[in-house]
Amino acid sequence: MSKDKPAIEPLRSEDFPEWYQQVLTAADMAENSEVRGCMVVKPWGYGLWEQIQRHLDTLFKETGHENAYFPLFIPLSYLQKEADHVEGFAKECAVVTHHRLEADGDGKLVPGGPLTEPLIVRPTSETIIGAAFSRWVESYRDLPLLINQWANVVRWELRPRLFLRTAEFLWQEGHTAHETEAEARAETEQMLKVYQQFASEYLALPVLVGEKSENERFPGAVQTLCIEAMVQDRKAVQAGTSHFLGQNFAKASGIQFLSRENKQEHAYTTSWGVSTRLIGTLIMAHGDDNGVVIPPRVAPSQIVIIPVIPKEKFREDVMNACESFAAELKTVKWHDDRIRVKIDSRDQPGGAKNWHWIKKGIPIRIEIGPRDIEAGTVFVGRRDQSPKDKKSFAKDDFISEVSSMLTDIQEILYQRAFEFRETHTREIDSKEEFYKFFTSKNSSKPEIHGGFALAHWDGSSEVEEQIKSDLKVTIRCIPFERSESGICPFSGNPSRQRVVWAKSY
RNA sequence: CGGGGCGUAGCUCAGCUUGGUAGAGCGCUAGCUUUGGGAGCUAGAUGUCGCACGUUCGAAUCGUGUCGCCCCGACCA
Repeated sequence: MSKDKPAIEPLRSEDFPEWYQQVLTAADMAENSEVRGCMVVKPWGYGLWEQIQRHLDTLFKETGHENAYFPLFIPLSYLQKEADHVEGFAKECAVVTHHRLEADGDGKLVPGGPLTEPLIVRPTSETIIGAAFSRWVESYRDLPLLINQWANVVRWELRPRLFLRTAEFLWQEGHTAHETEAEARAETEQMLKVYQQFASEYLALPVLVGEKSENERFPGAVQTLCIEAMVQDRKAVQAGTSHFLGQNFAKASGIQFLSRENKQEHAYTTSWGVSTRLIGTLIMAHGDDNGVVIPPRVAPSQIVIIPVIPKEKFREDVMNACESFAAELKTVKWHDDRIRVKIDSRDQPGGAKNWHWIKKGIPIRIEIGPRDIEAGTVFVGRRDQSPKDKKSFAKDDFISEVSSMLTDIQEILYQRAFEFRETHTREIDSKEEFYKFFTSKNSSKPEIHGGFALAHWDGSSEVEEQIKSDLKVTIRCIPFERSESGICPFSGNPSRQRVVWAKSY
């Protein structure tokens, strides 16, 4: 086997979707289940989710939210209360119509006991949480109500993809109710900022922030804000959304309160969420031809120690040295957390273990063998560098440098993703150039092309829909940071600002 | 729901045209040798050939039906 052979076949540049599948398999993060569209999340993938959960949960609590839990099943009638909401979700709902199984004549089980009202499995919880809020809110003194739930939801997707779009997925959904429109809008913006901060500081993902166009808005929302990331095939991923729902859901669910003026009023509500899609985004943004690359702040383990045992007689000494070095590393703190260290004591050749952890994307690998013990050194490989770029450190030097090394890796990953996005973002002022930008040279097997186009737009859905049907390109967001005004290259009408166009997942 | 493709070992697949009783590589298990860049040798285990019916002395192979999966569209966090 050649020394420079990458671990993943095919390369990203050859077949990005297939590369993504192979990376997930190689990193042992998740697999498709026997139920179409559903995934089994394996420990390394779930460990990443746990880190995401833990940090986000802290950020939610710091901004005053509390966790609660609401039912998986929603009465069908609830979904019908908000007209746009039904239309948005009706086509992808799992419906429960019976409550038991009965044996038929052939010994097969068939559904029995039809329900008087069918239940849907939540695709999102606005309606059922709204019903709870309507009971909880009576006075302006009960507001604001700031609730989050960690849950699974089901959207019966026709084209699933591990982590990016699965029929069942894990997420958090924040739901809040407020006395005034201004307060609810401030909440919507605040949570978007939390997502932006989380994406950049923890996931090392630069994201664009802005507003969705009406076409792309959450069904039932007045305003949808979003964070959008670019991944390495230059497509956009909507990585998180925060919605200002106005009084739409309050009216649908009857969330009313007596105001300071002693009047019955409807509350203003918000909802906001991120999902296991963040994992898919992270993999597609940072992964390379050797597999997953996990930013240290969310890595389930940040360091793996690989014992090198050339002869059986060394085993005990090497294992002891690994244990004691691991213990020492675990006393080091980074970002208020103990460093997460794992020893790979499996009975396998060192080279195989090295590649195993490279594919999983662990930030730092440390080899310790008899020569290191004698010299008081450790042999260190970083996931942001080439697999063969390994360096020897005196043990104590490594201990004192490990924090800054983790910081360095975190920052380099962010910087690479940022530069990638910048390289593939372009201001475009003519229709012709725009169409060229988003058209691949080889239509039967499209090469990686396009990116983010910053172009003027007259604000009409006609233009949006034309471009969507021509190119499968949509407006990903209308940035908060406004550009100069100009002319829409598609209609010739005036445009208030440039918007971000891209193909998306 | 439209268009294309595929169901054979845990995985990737060959065998099917021309019917004769099940194969390869990888993985797995054991032993020995190995281990600082993805180990080698030897010996093993693993299958209702998606399912049903039919043709036949005989079906993975031929026919009919059926179920499932994948890809491309429409829908979408």
